[in-house]
Amino acid sequence: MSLRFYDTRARQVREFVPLREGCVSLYLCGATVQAPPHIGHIRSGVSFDILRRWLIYRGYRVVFCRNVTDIDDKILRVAASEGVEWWEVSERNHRAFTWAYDTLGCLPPTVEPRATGHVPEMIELMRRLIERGHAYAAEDGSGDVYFDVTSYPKYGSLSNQRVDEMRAAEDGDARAKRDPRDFALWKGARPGEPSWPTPWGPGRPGWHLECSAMATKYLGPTFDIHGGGVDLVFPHHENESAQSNAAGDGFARYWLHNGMLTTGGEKMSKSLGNSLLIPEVVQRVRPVELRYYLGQAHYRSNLDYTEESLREAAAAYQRFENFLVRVNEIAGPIPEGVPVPDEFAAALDDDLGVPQALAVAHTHVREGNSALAEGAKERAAEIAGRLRAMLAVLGLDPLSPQWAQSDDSGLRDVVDSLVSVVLEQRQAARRRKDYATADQIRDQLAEAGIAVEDTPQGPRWELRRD
RNA sequence: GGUGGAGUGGCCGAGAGGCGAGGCAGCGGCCUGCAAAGCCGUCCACACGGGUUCAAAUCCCGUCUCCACCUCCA
Repeated sequence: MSLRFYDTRARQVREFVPLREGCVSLYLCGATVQAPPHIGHIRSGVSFDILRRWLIYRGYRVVFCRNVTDIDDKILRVAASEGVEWWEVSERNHRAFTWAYDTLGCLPPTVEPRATGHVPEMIELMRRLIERGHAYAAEDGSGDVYFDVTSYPKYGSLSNQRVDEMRAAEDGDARAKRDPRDFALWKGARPGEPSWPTPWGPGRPGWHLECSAMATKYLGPTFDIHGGGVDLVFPHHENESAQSNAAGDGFARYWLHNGMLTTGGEKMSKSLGNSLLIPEVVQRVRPVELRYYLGQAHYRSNLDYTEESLREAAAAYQRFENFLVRVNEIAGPIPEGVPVPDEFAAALDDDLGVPQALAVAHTHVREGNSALAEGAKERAAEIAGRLRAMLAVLGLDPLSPQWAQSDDSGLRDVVDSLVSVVLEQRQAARRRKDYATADQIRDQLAEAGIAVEDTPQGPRWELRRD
């Protein structure tokens, strides 16, 4: 079966056929860097990272463009309240986002353009829109440039809204709009605000224009997939689509939107004060476990955060990890690069069915553990190889360099030889059935943070995590 | 008011006319000196009321509840 995705515009699952054979162009609305990311932002990053990895696995060259909105009202407000430059705020938060994406194992984008670096492209797009009668410069001399919603009959087609049925905008900032639903392509500078020169006066980018300008610049006038959170469907993506199509560009061919991360049933957002920041959460579970948590539900579902469900996700991930680490110890290196099982592939082909794909992976764990219990090393290694391939597609391979436990260079070896000495004494105690001593040794190691397990292959240890 | 989505077992979370997804927790057993890990079994759910059908969690009608968006949002 072919690849299929749920396309927001079509409101149904559509077969995916890229514009150019063998190549997929993917644009993701990234961050407005007004504050550090919470786990909802990164859920979007993880969802589309899985999409990207799956496309790569399927043999496509993926050009992945994820933008950074480095100027907007809130950034200016934060800068003013802190008494620093706007670019100081956006730089700082941009770094926080990059750190979070990296920490959660998201592949870096092919290109990560910033709004303020693409003013000439935006001017060009505005010029085309004005020429075609879809945009106008405000007549009040403010320097604003607006998109004329009434000039474009298809306005509302992405989000399935009829313009006349929408609630009237309570936009106190309407200034010189001809129609209250017109949206700003460009915001004329007010005193003290940063600005860039344009034929219509100095100002700064409106939120929507940058994405059209940058997507087109890096991916072409028509490209394959545009992604983002469902909360962006209207107005942001509607406006992007309107302005690009009205300017004559084909723009995105498929629109994919991820569901919201909620807490107590409500969307996580800064304004509600229910945000969980990444540094906070990765103290409770490891980053890879957080990634598992964020990625485990279908990308279009809402995912309700609780401490409990985060812990459960960590436990589920550890099942994979325990199995692979054990096979690695018993049967040696596990092959990489083997194909994933058909059932797993079929699940991901069908609108990125990660939950079903994970079920396939978990079935492999059970079979692999059984093989290990029977001493069937080769079979266990073979199963483990397939499991690694599956987990790699999800960015969750516990043995990958990103997530492997045993780094810290030589330190682990040092600890290993120390622990081995102690464990040998414990084995001696066990042999003479002096279990009190044996258990005491185990307890002492546990106190030092080392968990000991007795296995048919002898005792093994690992650093306890929690 | 408009648009889109959701309600599934103790919990998380898939599925979408017949064939118990998976995980976590619990319980029973096996293994183990004990523990941990693991394995086997168990736990037969689909908001409510009607209807269609040989068969409905799934389709139809109605009702209730919740969420998102309607110009700040991932």
